[in-house]
Amino acid sequence: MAKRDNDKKKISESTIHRLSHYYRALSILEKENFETISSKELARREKLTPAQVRKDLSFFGSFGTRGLGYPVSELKQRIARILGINRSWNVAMIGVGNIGSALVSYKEFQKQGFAIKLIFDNDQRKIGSNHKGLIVSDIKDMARLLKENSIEMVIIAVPAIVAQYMVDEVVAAGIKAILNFAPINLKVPDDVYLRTENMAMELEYLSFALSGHHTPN
Amino acid sequence: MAKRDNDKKKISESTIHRLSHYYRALSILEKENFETISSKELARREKLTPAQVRKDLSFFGSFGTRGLGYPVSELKQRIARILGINRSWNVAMIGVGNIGSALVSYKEFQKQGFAIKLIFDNDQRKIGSNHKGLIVSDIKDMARLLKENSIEMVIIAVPAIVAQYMVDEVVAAGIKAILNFAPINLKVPDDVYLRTENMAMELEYLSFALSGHHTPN
DNA sequence: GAATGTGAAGGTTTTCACAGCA
DNA sequence: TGCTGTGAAAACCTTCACATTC
Repeated sequence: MAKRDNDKKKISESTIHRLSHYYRALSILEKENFETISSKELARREKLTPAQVRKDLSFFGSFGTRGLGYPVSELKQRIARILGINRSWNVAMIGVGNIGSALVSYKEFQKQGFAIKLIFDNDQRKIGSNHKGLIVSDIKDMARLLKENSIEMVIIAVPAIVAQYMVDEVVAAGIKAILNFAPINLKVPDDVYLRTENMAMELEYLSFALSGHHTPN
Repeated sequence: MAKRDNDKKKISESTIHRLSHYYRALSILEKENFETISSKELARREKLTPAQVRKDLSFFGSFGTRGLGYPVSELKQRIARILGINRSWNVAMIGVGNIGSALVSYKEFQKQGFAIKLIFDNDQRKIGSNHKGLIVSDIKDMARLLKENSIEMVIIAVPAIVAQYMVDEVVAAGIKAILNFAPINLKVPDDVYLRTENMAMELEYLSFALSGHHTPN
């Protein structure tokens, strides 16, 4: 069976992230009652070039009108459909420590249609307790509960040491998309999408920037 | 006065992020008592190519021995110096909501030398309260306290609506590095380093990936 | 023999520049 | 006239391949 990576033309990660930015900018423009927006103005607001904006959008179709610009509401809807956020997603949180419980109350998730429906932990003292209206479930019931609740995405917020074990369980339960906050490289099969967010790394980037010069030798 | 962007050769953001990864891999290798490591093995562990590893390192000097590889502990120290994490940094947290207080207890920050020394909020009910051994200070005293405590980096974890105001205060107090968790585009002067972490965007990337096909039209 | 360090090649992303349309 | 959509050029990043060194 030959590999087919072709035919589905590859869109770069940067383009997708910029679409998220455009979406946010368009939401604001909509509230400000703009009917249309030029690539120039959209670029200015997101600190990009107009050509970048037009090129990004052109990968998905031609949404604008020459001489006029893009229709704000329609473009917003189109981008929502491209990103898959024109619907809501059932999400489960694994781990109710600091980060996990903070994220359960993170407004931006709900706002963008990511609904946290289940939370898990392996700490007996936490299981059964109430977190923002959700009861903490036992990891042992994960496979069943994920299926029963049609969970499609999982957020991992457990200590690094147990993260791989949790991911294995999640993958075994058929989940194909994982957002990981544990500071460790997780292994998942090829057909599972995994993103790892490492907040310390962002501080390291700042630390590098502040530290300045790096002449070899 | 002419602009001098040259002479300091530009290192790409990806290279810096990979250095953070190498640093973590080397910490593990050190614990496993490896004395040397080849670019091939380091690459395997970080899912990169050996050439990528060698090229990244070559921007900063030549740290390896032909035929042998890189000395684990020394390379780790060298990378620490490059990233500026061979020292500790005084950090202030602005905002003690969900995210803010979770990050104050985030072990990975301490471990990497980012010491949160001050926390601020503008909520009178929070000011004066104790969070993990730190007293919440009033935003009004920020400029003075940041200076008195030699704070060099600031983490913004306030609602989007007040984030720009907070950043303006922080910048006015002379801070040159900011990590922002508010889901908004902040404006800072050119000489201030700003990184924005948007966790909903990472879920949007997963949502895009799960949603599959995107043929134009 | 083994593995680095690095120019050159190859690939990807961004920017340019302009034809084409409202 | 104003602004999109897009090939082509430029810039940037990754991989190759090999001379070099231990």
